[in-house]
Amino acid sequence: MKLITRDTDYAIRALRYIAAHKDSIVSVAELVDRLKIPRPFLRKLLQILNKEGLLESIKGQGGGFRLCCSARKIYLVDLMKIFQGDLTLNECRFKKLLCPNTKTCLLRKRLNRIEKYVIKELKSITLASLIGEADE
Amino acid sequence: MKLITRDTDYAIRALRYIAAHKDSIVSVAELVDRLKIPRPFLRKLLQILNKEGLLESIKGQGGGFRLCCSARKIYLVDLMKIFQGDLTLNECRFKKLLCPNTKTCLLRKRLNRIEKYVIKELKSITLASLIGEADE
DNA sequence: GACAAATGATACCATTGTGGTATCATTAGA
DNA sequence: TCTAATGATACCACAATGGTATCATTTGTC
Repeated sequence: MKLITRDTDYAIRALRYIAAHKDSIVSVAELVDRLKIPRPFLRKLLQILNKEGLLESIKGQGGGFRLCCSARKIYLVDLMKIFQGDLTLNECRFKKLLCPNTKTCLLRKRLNRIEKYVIKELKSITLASLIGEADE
Repeated sequence: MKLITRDTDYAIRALRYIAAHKDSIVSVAELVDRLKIPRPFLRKLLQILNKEGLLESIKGQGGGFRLCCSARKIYLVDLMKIFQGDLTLNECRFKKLLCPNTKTCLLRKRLNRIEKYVIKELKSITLASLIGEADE
């Protein structure tokens, strides 16, 4: 079980690079060259990030991508939500239904504690912090 | 992303029941009746638990399963390892190889902290604690 | 205006993991 | 000997993951 999937991972790599070069427009070609991520796959990810409003795209010759906003305002959990869906480590479904005895189940209690911690920690991670910039 | 898969979940349900009836031999039929888990699937899980040494099996008429040892000595992480493989939330592979800059990667640092906590917490969960018995 | 360099949109595909089912062999109590 | 139990093993359907391929559209440059 992995906390982040490859999509999220690649997206972070790309965003880190773009954030570190925030004064220029970064093209897919440049990212492929630096990050060694398969070009068509990277393009798909960037298009998703654009649709989701995290990246701004510039079409045409000389085009590329840049951050929509400050790296301090981009959170890892946003990426995870985009590429991995909602962050529920511990949703107990039994035969498609939510397990009825969630309240009394001792296992759920333990796992919920863990989940709360993980989510709290993940929510504190910004793109800025991943490139060594202070969060404010 | 889920912390535990259905295999693990069902295995826990079965083990909990068996642990709570530790003075008798519990048959698959009984477990199916009480837990409503698909019989062939449950059988497979029990056979694995038997092979892995967590359950002792008694063949023939009147046969069934019982715990190999005290519920205090059975850990959730053992089950997770059996059914889900090694517990690494944060192994960063890039093109099949371990990512070379694990040491400097700020993301890895953050995720490693989370992983350490999760593993520590999971390691503290015994089967006994899941049926409300003290761990000693 | 034509061309080329860029992204947008979309459809497809292979592999793996998850969550099962089916079948036959073996053991042992009544 | 019959039957109720587990052991072993092979198979299967669906979804998620990790991609690829292709064509349309936009825009700067000559």
